[in-house]
Amino acid sequence: MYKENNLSKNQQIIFDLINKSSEPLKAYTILFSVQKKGIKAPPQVYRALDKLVETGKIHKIESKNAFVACRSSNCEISKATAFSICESCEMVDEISDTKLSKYLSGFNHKKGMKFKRFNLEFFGICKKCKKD
Amino acid sequence: MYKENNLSKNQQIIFDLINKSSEPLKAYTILFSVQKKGIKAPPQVYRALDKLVETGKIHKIESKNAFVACRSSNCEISKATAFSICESCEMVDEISDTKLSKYLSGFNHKKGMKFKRFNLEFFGICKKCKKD
DNA sequence: TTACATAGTGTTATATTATAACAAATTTAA
DNA sequence: TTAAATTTGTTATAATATAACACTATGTAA
Ligand SMILES: [Zn+2]
Ligand SMILES: [Zn+2]
Ligand SMILES: [Zn+2]
Ligand SMILES: [Zn+2]
Repeated sequence: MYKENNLSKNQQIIFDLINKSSEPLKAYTILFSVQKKGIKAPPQVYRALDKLVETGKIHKIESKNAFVACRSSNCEISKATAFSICESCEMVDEISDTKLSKYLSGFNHKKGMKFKRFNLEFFGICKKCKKD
Repeated sequence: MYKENNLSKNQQIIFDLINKSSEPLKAYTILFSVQKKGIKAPPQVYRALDKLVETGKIHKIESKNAFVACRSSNCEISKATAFSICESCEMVDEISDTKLSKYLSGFNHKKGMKFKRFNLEFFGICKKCKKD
């Protein structure tokens, strides 16, 4: 059963929910939404989320404690993630910009630390909210 | 009393603690540390933290829910913050790199959204941890 | 097939992080 | 000196996340 798509039952349920969502979902919103499918307790949700993040199917928006499905191909297994976040409507959009991704992946710390991964969050007011 | 340095009593106590710390401090660690100074409840800590973040004296490390004092001059009032984070020892270092800061401040989203602010977190293993 | 290791599940309890709401005191500015 | 704005103190509670344990399902290899 797991072989078909390498996601377990709970992982698939939770991924589907996040993937269909147009906005970031929080863990307890997810929990509430999947209770009818038999997922009843926080650890079930957090374990699935952890795995999905680990495998790069979803990303955590750290400034919001919320999760979005990966929409990019630049961020292989979440090593190079960038998002634009509207401070008014809370919309989150994954940024797929090869130049940006390369620039940051190649960035070297003056103090010699070698980076394996980065996460970048941009904040502003989206076009839609500016009209209002 | 507030005029001298524009920090209130609680704000100053909490800023001093964070500023002296060599590692990011969490809200409840701070709360515990300042109880002898009369700060007894979470809201007192969170209010001071909010204000200090707002005025750019400290930054929140989103991936760790922890706070560090600002060590940079590139990040005026926290509009352009970047950190290097060791995944082994949890050390956090604020990155002051004018080029990086300019590059990201000038980054324009393809979808036309204008950014006011960004936060970047790099992850890796620091030099000290690599030796071990 | 059996046996083993790895990964996933269900469950209860609890830890950690953060805010709501309200009353009082302090500071600032008109 | 009065009124607004900010800060403080306090209690309670909301929201986010993990520990620990017993059990089940799956993949691998003798
Ligand atoms: Zn992605
Ligand atoms: Zn918006
Ligand atoms: Zn700074
Ligand atoms: Zn380290």
